[in-house]
Amino acid sequence: MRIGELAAQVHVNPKTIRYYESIGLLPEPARTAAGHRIYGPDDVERLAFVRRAADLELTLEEIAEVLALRDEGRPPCDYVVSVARTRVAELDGRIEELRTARDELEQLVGEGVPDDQPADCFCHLIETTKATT
Amino acid sequence: MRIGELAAQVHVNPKTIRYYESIGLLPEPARTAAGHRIYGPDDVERLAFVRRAADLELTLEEIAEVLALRDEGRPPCDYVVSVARTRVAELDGRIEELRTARDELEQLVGEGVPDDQPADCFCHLIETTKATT
DNA sequence: CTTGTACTTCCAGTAACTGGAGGTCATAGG
DNA sequence: CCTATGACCTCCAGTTACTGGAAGTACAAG
Repeated sequence: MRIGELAAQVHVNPKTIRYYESIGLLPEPARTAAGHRIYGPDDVERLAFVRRAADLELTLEEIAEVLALRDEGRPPCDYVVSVARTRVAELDGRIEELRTARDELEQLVGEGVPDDQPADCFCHLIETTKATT
Repeated sequence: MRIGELAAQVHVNPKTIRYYESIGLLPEPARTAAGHRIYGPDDVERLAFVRRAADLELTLEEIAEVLALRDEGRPPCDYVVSVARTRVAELDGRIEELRTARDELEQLVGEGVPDDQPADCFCHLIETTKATT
């Protein structure tokens, strides 16, 4: 198959596939005489794995490391577990930040725009949210 | 005060202050004879506002718009409310993504590394998480 | 033969900074 | 007076994970 079909099967932009290749995540595929990339079922697997791992918020660098380990025949599971551990902690922090921001924004929307907006404030709505600090 | 003190007061990197200036978020400050930037209390206010808004997950472009409205003497509250509305929806989506990833990663950590890691898998841990798709 | 689509490469831009190089200024100590 | 920090200056480049566009080639249908 060519890049368009691979892209369609894994629901990925063809540009993204070339990008993944450029950073070494995907191997350089064979080419047709005209220079078009050709892929096989293994490439679908590999790309789908990359996407699953990316959905789990692994960075492309981490995914590259996982693939490199596997390509050497070494199971990457120890590495994956260690990454997962730190990522869970990071995500907990980030989720908390987003939740806080989300709730404050919602409250701010709920209040609506006051009838008397002081012209000299940055913004009544945000200024009264100083609690964030 | 000079940039270092402003930075310290608002808990911001001096580099960030110069960056904000470069994109027009902060006005060009007065300079000493030697070319060092000098700031006053208003600058502390403005920078603190920027940080509060950034903590609320407004983009710097949106914050710039808020400040531009205010600088024209027009209350930015209508704009802020409209941004807040869309941001809440976006954050809900992003938080859900992160929560899903976080839970799957934690589950994966809890399982630990199996004794018999098949050498031909990308990674048992991630492969069994296909449910994400 | 033309039209349209998919493919190719390469360059540039995104968001919000941060790091480093290389140089200047201010001040305190010896 | 000399020097050694430290804070400041500017400019360039890199980060992450793509995406858009330009300019050109390939291929299939009509």
